[in-house]
Amino acid sequence: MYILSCWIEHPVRSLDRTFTYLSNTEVPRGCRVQVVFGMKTLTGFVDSCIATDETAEEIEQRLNMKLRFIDQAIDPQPLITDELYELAMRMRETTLSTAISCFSAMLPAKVKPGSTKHRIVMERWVSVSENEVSLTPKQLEAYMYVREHGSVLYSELRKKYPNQARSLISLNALNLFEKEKTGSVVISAGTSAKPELSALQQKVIDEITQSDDTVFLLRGVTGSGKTEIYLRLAEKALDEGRQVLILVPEIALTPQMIERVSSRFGATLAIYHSGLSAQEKYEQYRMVMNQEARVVVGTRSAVFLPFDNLGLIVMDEEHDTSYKQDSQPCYHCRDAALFRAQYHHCPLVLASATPTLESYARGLKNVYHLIVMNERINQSMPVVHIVPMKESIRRGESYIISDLLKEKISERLEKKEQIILLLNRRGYHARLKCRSCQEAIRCPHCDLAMSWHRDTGLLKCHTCGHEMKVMKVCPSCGSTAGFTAYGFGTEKLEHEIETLFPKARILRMDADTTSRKNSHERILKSFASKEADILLGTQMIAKGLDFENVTLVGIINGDDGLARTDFRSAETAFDLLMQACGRSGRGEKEGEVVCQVFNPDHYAVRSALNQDYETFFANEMRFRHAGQYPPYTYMIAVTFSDVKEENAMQRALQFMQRMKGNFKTIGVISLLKIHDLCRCRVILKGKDLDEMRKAVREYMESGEFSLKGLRIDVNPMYLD
DNA sequence: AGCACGCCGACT
DNA sequence: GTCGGCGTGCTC
Repeated sequence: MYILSCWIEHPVRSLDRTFTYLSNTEVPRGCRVQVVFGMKTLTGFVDSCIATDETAEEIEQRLNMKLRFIDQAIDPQPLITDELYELAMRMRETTLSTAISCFSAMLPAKVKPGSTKHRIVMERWVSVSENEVSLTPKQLEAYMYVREHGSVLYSELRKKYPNQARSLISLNALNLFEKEKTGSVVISAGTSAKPELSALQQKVIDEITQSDDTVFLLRGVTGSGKTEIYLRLAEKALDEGRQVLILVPEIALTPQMIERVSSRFGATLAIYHSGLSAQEKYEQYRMVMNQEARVVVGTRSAVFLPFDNLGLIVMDEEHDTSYKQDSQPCYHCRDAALFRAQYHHCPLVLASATPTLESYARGLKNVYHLIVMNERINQSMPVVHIVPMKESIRRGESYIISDLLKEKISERLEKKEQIILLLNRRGYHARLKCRSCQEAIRCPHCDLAMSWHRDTGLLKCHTCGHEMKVMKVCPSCGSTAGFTAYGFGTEKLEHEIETLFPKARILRMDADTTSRKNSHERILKSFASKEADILLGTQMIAKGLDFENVTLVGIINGDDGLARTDFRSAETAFDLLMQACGRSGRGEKEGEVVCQVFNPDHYAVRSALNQDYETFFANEMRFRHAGQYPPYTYMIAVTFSDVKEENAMQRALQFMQRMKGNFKTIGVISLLKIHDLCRCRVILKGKDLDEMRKAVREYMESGEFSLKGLRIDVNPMYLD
């Protein structure tokens, strides 16, 4: 008899502990089991399994409780390896989330607990049997075909030998068996050649390979050849028989990265990102588990794939906020990568042109091994022109496209060179205001202004996705005076460009044009093969793209991000501007950037235009120090949500009263309503993160408070 | 979170 | 005398 302690599939915080069950067979840690819990049948994860000679009655008497037997063990092998189990427990502690949510985050949907809708897809295969049977000549041909190939998909055999396949099975000449489906993901083979290394690249590679350090922070300007460094380091790890993980922010946006990796490591490559279907993800997961994939390029969740011998982890665009998950568990991919690198004793390379202040500060303090690459590989940096919009509008120029940008665009169009235009806002009009009361039309479920989209002719809420027609009567004052439009997005920009340059071929790329599967890739491919002159879109076109024929980048409302009230707003605005500037002039031709801003004197704008990270870092660190923001302190954001504002507020106040320690509590702040939920937030801020975590955990475990609608975000990315 | 148990008001 | 309201409390 075995005593199992299991984590039960239940999203509720108050049930985040193990429950004891009995089993007649041994079930190792990390396996899933099916158990009856209360009234329901649920999935559990085994935490420990202890053999005993006692009878069930003796155990129940000793523990003074009634125990149940598990229904069955689901996995023969642990689904969560020892390493991942340890990581899950660590994540549970550091992100203050439930164990079961950590396990769930680690698994593809098909094997997540509670996902009954996903079934593992099986395929039928045939192989030759040992039985001796007499066959017709045509049957023999089919039989030999299977023997030659070892095993063949049954559907393929049916297609090739439609009249023989079935009879060979019934004659028992062939065996029919089922296997999990594979091969859904086809990675197109890359054709990029292996370039010569520059002296600087070689130096960086030597520095990393010859060092005993684990974490490297590689700050390299855009176009300094970081990708080639990853590939060479990966080659080395593979030669040593180890695996490689390359993390990227949004892989669907970087088919160029996949192309380069696949031309080097084609057959052993797996990719893992949100654009894959559940089946595709599961197949890639199995490939890693079975050691068929040795190199993985993937987004955040790829950091949990079941590697057993990692030789290198690369985190490209280390500063990107998509590495932080914004639903529970709010983990940061970097922390998980750090854990795995330490576990496997392999290097972790964090790379970015604009590292987060947290990481760069660690680099300067030698917590991370800092390496700087300050020169582009082939060419000089682009020439940057700045257009102060307040003045150009006063001169009577367009508030969308200044005369300078207009002139530069037609210049490049004439030369048959390509142009990227960046505007970090979707839709046509940003908001519609009532002519009578000046109120903007708001989403009925959220507190936010709705954008008007020309594609659909509807108002859309960018937070919850709610769509509706423009009403005749103002919802706040009842007037029928109609509405005036304010602000503009990519749709309007597209319209404007069409009017100004009727002959130009334009591609628009934003969340509205890329909702369909693989549409990212299609748009980017089309632009790369010069089927369009102008690519315009939101920030998704600013990241990591490499088009050698692009010689002009126009940034419209480049400092929009500064209008946010968040402590990180200068950093994100700076990152976006730096990235966008890096898109220009990556080939032989010299590049130019035109940047339209309202605050040309802000240090984030100025340093981005000079491509000067150090100056930005120094200024921003001064600001963070003055406000005691990260990296000088740590924060935990605790949000209570409820349909009733006063309930959320009362719980938040109660929470705040309980928080005592060597840290500050800020709040209670009432946040904007989203999805019909009112949210009230308290922020803990202090130097000792563990002490703050402990205080929150004590609150949760006291059992005095309801924990529903409670969201905890340790080291939050956004506060607005 | 469910879903039972449980203790009070409005009905056939 | 019963049906059912949803307020607490438990789930190995």
